[in-house]
Amino acid sequence: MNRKRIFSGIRPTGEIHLGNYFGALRNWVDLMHQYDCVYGVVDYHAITTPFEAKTMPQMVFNTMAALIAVGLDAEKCMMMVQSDVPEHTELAWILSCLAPLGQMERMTQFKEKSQQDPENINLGLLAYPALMAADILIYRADVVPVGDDQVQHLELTRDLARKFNNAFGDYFPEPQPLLTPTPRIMGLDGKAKMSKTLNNHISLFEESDVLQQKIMTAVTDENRKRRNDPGNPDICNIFSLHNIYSKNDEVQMIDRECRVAGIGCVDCKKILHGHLETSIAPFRDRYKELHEKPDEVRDIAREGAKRCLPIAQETLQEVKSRLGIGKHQFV
RNA sequence: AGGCGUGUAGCUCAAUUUGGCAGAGCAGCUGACUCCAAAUCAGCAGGUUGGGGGUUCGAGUCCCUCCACGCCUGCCA
Repeated sequence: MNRKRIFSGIRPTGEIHLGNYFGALRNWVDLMHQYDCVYGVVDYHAITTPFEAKTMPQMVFNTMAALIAVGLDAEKCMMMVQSDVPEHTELAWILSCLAPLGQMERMTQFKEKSQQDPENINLGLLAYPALMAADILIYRADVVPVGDDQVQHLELTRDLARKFNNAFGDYFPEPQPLLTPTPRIMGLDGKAKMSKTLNNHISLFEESDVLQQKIMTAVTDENRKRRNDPGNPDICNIFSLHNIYSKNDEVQMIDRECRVAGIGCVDCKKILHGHLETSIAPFRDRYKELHEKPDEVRDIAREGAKRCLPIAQETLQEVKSRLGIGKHQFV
């Protein structure tokens, strides 16, 4: 049986939080059973924005450890570090020569990041989507799981694949987006999406006491000022997490009781903390264990790269051949 | 490579005519009030003034040099 191939990547920036998990990693675990999956810790993407060389190895290690800790199995999928498979960047160069400047400049993520940090706009930031296209196409992936924010980048990938196929003969599959519904995880401040830079996140590997403290100080429904005031779960940060972590009947109970002031925010938060702790604990334990046995992580990354290399090399050789490039042209 | 400009707390910016105690707002942390949180109030902390050198009793401020970023003009491929 020939399974369809998936590629997906995660940037090694900071710690993995609940938003990352529900936005991507949880899907990755499910997809591993149905597809031939390649998952990358994309360090070359990480250097398009300011970074520190001295913390980079730890970032990459932590991210790889996180993938393993949440249940990705090296027997069932390939996990690798992007820079271990240099064919990614070589293909990225080729694809960037097919990418229209105007289209790259219209990428909303590029525009956003340029606006956020106008002093750090570099060519790599502009070329980022071309590298992402290379990540996908180097494995001739059929399917790419994407969130809303990556739809435009995947569209570019498809454009580039089509453009290549038209110019140099059919070769690349046009990767299909796999839009899996993901809950939008709000940050603890109740104002924006959970993110590390806003420091409103809960780590997927949070220590128990820190977890409790973060939940207890999280923003709730601002209008519920007193214990006897009725609350509105629809706009409550904590309730949105109950939707994910609590059983259906319990969610309904909390929804009902909050609205009539039958249950207080403290009780509500305690229940959530209990579920969250139970849910996170195995991830945290495994994550710690991997930090005590770093060789296990390194072996998996090494093995992943080893399995990815022949695929990537084959693609690149074929691509170069079609472009009329490469030393084999002379022999 | 040259010219011009910018660089001060996590962020936005102050700091009197070539010099005289580095400050404010926001963010952050702590406490009070709150079922928790928010809001409010009180408090705390936050700095190699991009780096190095020089002038001076004294440099964020003046001079030299290096670095980063921006704009402009070139040079080489």
